[in-house]
Amino acid sequence: MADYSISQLAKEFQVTTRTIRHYEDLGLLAPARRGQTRVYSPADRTRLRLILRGKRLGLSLDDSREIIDMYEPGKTNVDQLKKLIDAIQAQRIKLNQQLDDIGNLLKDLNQAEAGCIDALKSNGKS
Amino acid sequence: MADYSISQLAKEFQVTTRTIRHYEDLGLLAPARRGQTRVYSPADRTRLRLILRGKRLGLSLDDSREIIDMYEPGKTNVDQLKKLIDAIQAQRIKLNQQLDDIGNLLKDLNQAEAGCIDALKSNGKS
DNA sequence: CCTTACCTTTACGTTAACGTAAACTATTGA
DNA sequence: TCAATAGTTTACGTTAACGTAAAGGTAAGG
Repeated sequence: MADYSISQLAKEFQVTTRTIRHYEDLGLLAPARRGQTRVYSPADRTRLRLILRGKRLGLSLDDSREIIDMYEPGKTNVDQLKKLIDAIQAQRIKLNQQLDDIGNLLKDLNQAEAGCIDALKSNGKS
Repeated sequence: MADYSISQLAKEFQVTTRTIRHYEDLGLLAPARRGQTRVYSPADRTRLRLILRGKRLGLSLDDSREIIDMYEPGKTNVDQLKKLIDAIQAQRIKLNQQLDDIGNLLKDLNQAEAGCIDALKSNGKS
């Protein structure tokens, strides 16, 4: 029901099939097989989406795997849960730092753009 | 007046001197010299801050150089200015995408954390 | 004078995240 | 039947961003 081939996913997410297989090599994906051919479920597709989102945020693939694994229900050991909460905290700190950085960068870009536009206007009047 | 040595900057920004020299190799920094020794001005220090901020946002060093160069007043050619405005637009789009991603990731992390805490509570009651 | 602490350049090494090529299999439409 | 299309594994190549080691210059303190 609504499965995907590797090239379908590659096309949808604008990556190469090599990239998707690479994520599997690193243990981030584990699609089913029909014979030798990979078959991706909607859940696999979601994992890929999360991986790529992590990439856009500058996370390593290992980081992404850790985070994605947090969403799964295989973690019942108490110590592991505590460790996960710590990891989540750490991630949040890093992300809030990124939010700050982006805010500042956007401000800088606005200023730079304003400067450019002013320069263009003055130049146009000459 | 208020200049810095390479190791002072390295300590302040928690990077190695090798890293700072590397940025110079790539043309992101151009400190003065006293004899053979590098001397960093406050402006150089600011550039380094901007480079590292870019890094936290996942920009390549080349990207950072382009952005940082936008802030400088050496760009008077009209075509260059228009090109810069376009580059700023592109950056803004990418950054807004990152903002979106971070918002979603934070939401996910909150959920995952809540799940962990609940699991810990149930576990504690047993 | 000698060690310690910084500074320098040069250059090879390393890791992550794929790219790319080779060689092969399976399905499908003309 | 045969060529094109999409899949597979294996394995070496590549780029960015430094790490690390070698070999040496310089200034201060004991």
